[in-house]
Amino acid sequence: MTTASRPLYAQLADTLRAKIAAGEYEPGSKLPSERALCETYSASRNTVRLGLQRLVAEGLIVASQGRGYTVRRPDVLVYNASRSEDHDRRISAGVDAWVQDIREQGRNPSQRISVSIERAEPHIASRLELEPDALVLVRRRLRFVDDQPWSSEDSYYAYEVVKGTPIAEPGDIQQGVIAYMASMGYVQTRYVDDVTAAMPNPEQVNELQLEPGVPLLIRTRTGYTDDEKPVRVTVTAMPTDRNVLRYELGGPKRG
Amino acid sequence: MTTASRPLYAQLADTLRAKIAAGEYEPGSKLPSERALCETYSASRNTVRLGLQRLVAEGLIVASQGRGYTVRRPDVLVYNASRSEDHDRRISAGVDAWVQDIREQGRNPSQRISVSIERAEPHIASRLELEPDALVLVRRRLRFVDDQPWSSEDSYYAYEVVKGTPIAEPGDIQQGVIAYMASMGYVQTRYVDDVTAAMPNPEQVNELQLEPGVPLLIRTRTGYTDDEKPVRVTVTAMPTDRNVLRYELGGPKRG
DNA sequence: TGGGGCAACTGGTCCCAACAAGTTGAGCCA
DNA sequence: TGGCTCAACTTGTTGGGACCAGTTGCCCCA
Repeated sequence: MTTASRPLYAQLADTLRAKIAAGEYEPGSKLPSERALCETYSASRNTVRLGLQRLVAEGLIVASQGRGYTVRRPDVLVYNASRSEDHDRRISAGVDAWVQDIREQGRNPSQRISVSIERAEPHIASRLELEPDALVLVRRRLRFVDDQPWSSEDSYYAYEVVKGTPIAEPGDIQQGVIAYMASMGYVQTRYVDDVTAAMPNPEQVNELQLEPGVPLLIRTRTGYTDDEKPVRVTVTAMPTDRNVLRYELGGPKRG
Repeated sequence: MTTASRPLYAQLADTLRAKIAAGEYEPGSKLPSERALCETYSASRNTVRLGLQRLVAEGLIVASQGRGYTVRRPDVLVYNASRSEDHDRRISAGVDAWVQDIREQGRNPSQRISVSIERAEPHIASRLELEPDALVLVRRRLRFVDDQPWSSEDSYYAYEVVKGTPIAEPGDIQQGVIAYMASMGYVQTRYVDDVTAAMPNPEQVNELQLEPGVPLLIRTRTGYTDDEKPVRVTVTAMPTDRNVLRYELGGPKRG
């Protein structure tokens, strides 16, 4: 038996994971309490907690003080990244492309926008091709679906370019930002998306109301003009228990 | 002080996280041992371990039995998803697009391929528009960079379509698979990528030699013919401590 | 009958102790 | 000097125990 050498807490995690996969514990249903598992598996509460915490870290179950452990119920919405900069679509809808995306899925989107001026962090500065610590205008966007925090999106512009314009004011002018930049000679024609994921830090946990074990999908979009000047950097953080990022490539529409 | 109400182990994690962010502990350097931290912060070893495990779960540090805790050193390669199906590029190189991508970054790529016939899991079957439990041919690909496991890529085809063809044989025929499918009337012209992330299960930890706290970036690519028939589903699992997924959109080259 | 309070659950935090197992380097022996 | 052993570190696992802090529902009282 390979299980003989495997730690007790890992065996417990394996057992429970298998039962969840087999449907023995359905999404939304409760697991036995820690103390009950102690008796069942003849283990100390310390060991049982280690096993359960492993499943929590995998995102399979959620713990709630006073109520117990429940199997996570998935609720995922699609964010279509390849058409979010589609000019015609944005104009016709009159709203943010993300708002449109969520409405099409029958949900109620909303967002809270704040604007600030900051010194650029290194990875932002290098993408915008600015000197380190150059001033950038940041439009922070916290997005909600049915009044639940869903994702965040922060856009960075070189402050030298946008100061004194409507872009530097709070408010939902997303439908016009790209057009406005274009009117000032900054026409974005090409985008590069870098996608990665990371476990959230405490700030992000608080802002997005994250449960333990949920990774953040992070997309960093850099927009360029025809002559390869970076115009904007957008960092989107999407909890993966509620978001899928979609790209549609090729096909007759694009040639 | 807000710290007064925050648990001890969380305060310890916050303190160490701040020191790492400030560069006080550089990548590759060692943290004080658990027992040393016990004395410094007047906490029990259990509490200290809780704090350290939190940082491990965030992917900031790695633990090694007998050696201590070290600050993780990043080593990330770019996988360009938007040009990996580029026909001309693949033909000219004579190799897998991923192999080409990695070589361009000055590293040594290799892969191990195995082929099997399985019953389709629900999410694969629905994407290929097959009945549940229909037979699919699976080409499993484990990818290495400098002989270290780097990512995995599993491609699924309807068995009815590919049985008896070279595709059903082990070996690296990636440069010809799409062309071969095309010659049989399955011309892929459109792709849909769904990107998400998840914490790995023990199998994936073992296969990809993952350290705790590293999320998997998961891309599910479905390829369609001109008349919207799905041809292939590819699931790529990329540890985020070694991979970034890149999409290049718009621009003069495409549209 | 309505409402409040309390008892009995739940997980969360923290302490102590002991031994297993991996790593490293000093020092001894051939 | 070369190689091996072993002691002294390190983290990993597991067992206790105690008390705090949410949640829920029963039951009693007004």
